[in-house]
Amino acid sequence: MNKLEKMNDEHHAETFSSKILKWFNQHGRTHLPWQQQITPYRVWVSEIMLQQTQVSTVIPYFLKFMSAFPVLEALAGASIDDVLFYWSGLGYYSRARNLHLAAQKLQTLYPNELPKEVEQWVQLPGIGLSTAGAIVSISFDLPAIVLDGNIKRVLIRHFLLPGYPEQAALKKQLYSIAATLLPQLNGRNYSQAMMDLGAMICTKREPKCTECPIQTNCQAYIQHLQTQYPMVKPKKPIPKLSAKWLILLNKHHEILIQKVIDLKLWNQLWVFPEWPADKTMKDMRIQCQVNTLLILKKLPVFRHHFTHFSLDIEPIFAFTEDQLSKIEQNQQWDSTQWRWVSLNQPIHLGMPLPVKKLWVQLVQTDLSSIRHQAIKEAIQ
DNA sequence: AAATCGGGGAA
DNA sequence: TTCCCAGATTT
Repeated sequence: MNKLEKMNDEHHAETFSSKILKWFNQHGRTHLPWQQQITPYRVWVSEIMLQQTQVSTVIPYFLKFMSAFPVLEALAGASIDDVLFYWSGLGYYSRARNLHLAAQKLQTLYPNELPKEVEQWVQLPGIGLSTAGAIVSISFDLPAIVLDGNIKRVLIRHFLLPGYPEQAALKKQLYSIAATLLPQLNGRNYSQAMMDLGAMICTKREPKCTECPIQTNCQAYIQHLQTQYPMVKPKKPIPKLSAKWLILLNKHHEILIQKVIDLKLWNQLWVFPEWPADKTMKDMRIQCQVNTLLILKKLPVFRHHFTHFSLDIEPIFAFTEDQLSKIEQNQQWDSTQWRWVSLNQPIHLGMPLPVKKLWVQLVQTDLSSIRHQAIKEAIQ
């Protein structure tokens, strides 16, 4: 840096953060739902929803969630079934369970006003360092470090940092760099600006470097390596699994659903009884605690994709002649785990998306005609 | 350090 | 199809 540049640097102070903030004032997003009526509660909920989930997906969920639980007290006082109902289809359901739990903790620990320290927020379930930084900076307009996927990409390219973003060493390096860049003022806009820059300009594919406010200092751009960074970790092939789902209809035109308990996937959500390949029909009958079980129709197999595996689902439509009372007399019966639900009235319970979709399909189907048809065929 | 958790949307 | 997105938690 020559003398003139140094003088210019000192007097006009075109720092990293000032360029970012200036860009944000002209191009940043300011009309997202959680950017209106900013409160720590609303910011917190939005940040949890936005973990691993794109903005456009989150918006309708955020609006409905806020209508149902407008303030912390409403969320803390709600049932987990109710919370999961509003989360249904959004995925990563542990986020909703942690959100609910954290709401209750917050109410106890901070009855008057929510905390302003990152250290206090990270102690709550579901809140890591980055999310805590986002909550504090955006809620209170304080300086706090956010390091989401977007910001990591901006910094990795800008400083041409080698390694995978998942690696602890790189993460540590990123926090250190982020701390030196963090301005003492405009914490809210700076956090938002960095995220917007990553989402709108410094995109994964085809970054719009010519529109970037920090283009001239970006090492990746200077060396034409912007598409090579961040480095991509090699991925493993995903396994394919299959399962059968039992859609059991009773005499009262109700369907049997089961609450998933103590499983890693879809814990506490309501699903159709699942039938693993190694189980017999008798096992299924026992599992569902019914004496009679008549298979009416096998519905077409459909595939559901997860990040780490795919699942082929074969829905089996069946009928039981058991009286409802008989089933409920069973000592094993637990109404918190099993429920007969009428197809006609919408259920206020959490269901994962493939269950939700199948449910909608069933509502539109004339089940009794299928039942009569199947019985007729059986007789012939 | 690696695995795990869901679903949407872009290309 | 494949990849990845405002990550955190468990193993």
